[in-house]
Amino acid sequence: MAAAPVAFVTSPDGRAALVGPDVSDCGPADVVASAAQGLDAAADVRFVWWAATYDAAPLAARGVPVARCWDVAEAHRLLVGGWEAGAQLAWATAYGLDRAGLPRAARGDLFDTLTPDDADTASGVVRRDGYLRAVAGTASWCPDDEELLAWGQAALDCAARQASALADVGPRAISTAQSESAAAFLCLELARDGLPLDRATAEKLIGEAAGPRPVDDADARRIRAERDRAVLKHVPGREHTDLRNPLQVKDLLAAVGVSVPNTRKWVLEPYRESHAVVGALLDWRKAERIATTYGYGWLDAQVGPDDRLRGGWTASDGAAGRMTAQNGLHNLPTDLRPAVAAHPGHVFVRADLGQIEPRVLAAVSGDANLAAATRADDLYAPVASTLGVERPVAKVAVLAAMYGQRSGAAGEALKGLERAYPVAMRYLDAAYAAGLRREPLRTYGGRLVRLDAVLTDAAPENAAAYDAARGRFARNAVVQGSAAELFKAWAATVRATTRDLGARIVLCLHDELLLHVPEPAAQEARARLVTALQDSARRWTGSTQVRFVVDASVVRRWSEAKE
DNA sequence: CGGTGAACGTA
DNA sequence: CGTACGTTCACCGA
Repeated sequence: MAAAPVAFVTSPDGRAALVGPDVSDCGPADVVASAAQGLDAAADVRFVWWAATYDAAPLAARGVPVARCWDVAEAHRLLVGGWEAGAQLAWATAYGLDRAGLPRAARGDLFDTLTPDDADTASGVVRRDGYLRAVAGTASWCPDDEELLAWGQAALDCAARQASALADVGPRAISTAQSESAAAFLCLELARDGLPLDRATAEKLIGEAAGPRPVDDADARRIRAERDRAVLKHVPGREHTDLRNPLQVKDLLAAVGVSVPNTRKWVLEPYRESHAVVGALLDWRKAERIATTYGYGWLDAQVGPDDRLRGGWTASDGAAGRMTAQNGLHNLPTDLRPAVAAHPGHVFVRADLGQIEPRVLAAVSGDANLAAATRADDLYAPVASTLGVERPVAKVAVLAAMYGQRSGAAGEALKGLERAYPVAMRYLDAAYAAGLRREPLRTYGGRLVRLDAVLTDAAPENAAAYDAARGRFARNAVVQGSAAELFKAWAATVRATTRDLGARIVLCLHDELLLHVPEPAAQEARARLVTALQDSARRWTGSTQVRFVVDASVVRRWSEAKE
């Protein structure tokens, strides 16, 4: 950490502490946040906190740009995998303490007298047995100034230990921890700023799918019954079928001669012509989805009076450490995307990474042949030519290799991949094998992917299927997880390099970024976003052998065709 | 009332 | 559908 680490931590009673080489400050959160803001602007510092969600909220609220940070929780998740990353656990891990001995929070009952004294501390927050006090950082903690300052010092100590451990993990792990930390702070900004929406268009699109806005509950029931009737009119005598009950739907379909194992869309799709009820049901499902999940209730609850859609964001949820978002931000139906529109005076810069996963595979596996293929705008073109097959066949084969597809006719092309890209294929095979053996893996950036706690409870007759599923999971995780790290490194760079233009990232979608930009700055923001990808990719891979491509365009609506 | 599976939206 | 996630619904068992 070249920049000087400075802790910024908060307490549940609205105070904060700033602790560093030249600062030791404690007081009301807004006052200390103001001091932190000055430090962020004037000095080369890296803020350290236990977790952005808790500690950095005052900084996000007042719009402090936070150039550099270290998020102990994110670094911990990177180091040991999984989601659990409380301060006590991160500290114990960093200091090599047995997690079985973690102090439990006082429960206010007889058990409290049986546990070591939580208040017996060497400093204000570290116990004599080396663990952090269990109460520290919890909602019921009321630290005095000395304790809050010690809490900040503990975060600094913990971060230093983590950095040392990550340095042993691999050459990119510290840099990954830094960009994951930046992503965690970005999550606060995303939650704060929201996604700009055009409410009138949203109302119109919802109306087209779900009908007019109900005036009361009776009206809502009437509209709902009307929607059901469009399906049930095709099956006289079965008008009382509950379309929301899959078993009843299955029975209904069987009665009209459509026998299916389940009623999923891709199972029913081939039967569209068999009976009119099938098509009606599939159309009903689509409308019902919008009516229930992305309807008026959603609009009223999740879109603020400032016409922005807000939800919670996490920086590294899930097995492979992808970002996640709530309230529909990550799964808004494409039909509704015209409603995502830049606000007056602004435009969107929309950018998505092209073919990111096979390009990431080339980087993480170190396959020189596949790296050569990444120099093409369309990676599948040189692969197809090398394999002597049509492009669609090459694409299916590459995806099959990465994800372990079992169906389909990729067989012959897969053998070609083995010959043409042996290094990449061996890398994937090794991940698959580790999955079978339940052995942990690390992504390219160093995130631990644990396989000892996933798909373990198979009955003996299902053991082989579970093993194979775990193998596919592992093979996918090293590619998807590494791609997520590159994406976050890119997003962190874009955030930093376009801020002075007034640009704000308003959506992250795995391989796609949406920037809300003052109109005059649009082209400059677009150019910087492209540069940011080349810079992050070069830093990430340590070379220019693997090329990453981005399609970036200036649009008014998210749905607009790329220019 | 909480947990589970079906279903389906996105990448 | 290959993997991943979030949300809603009906059902199940307490």
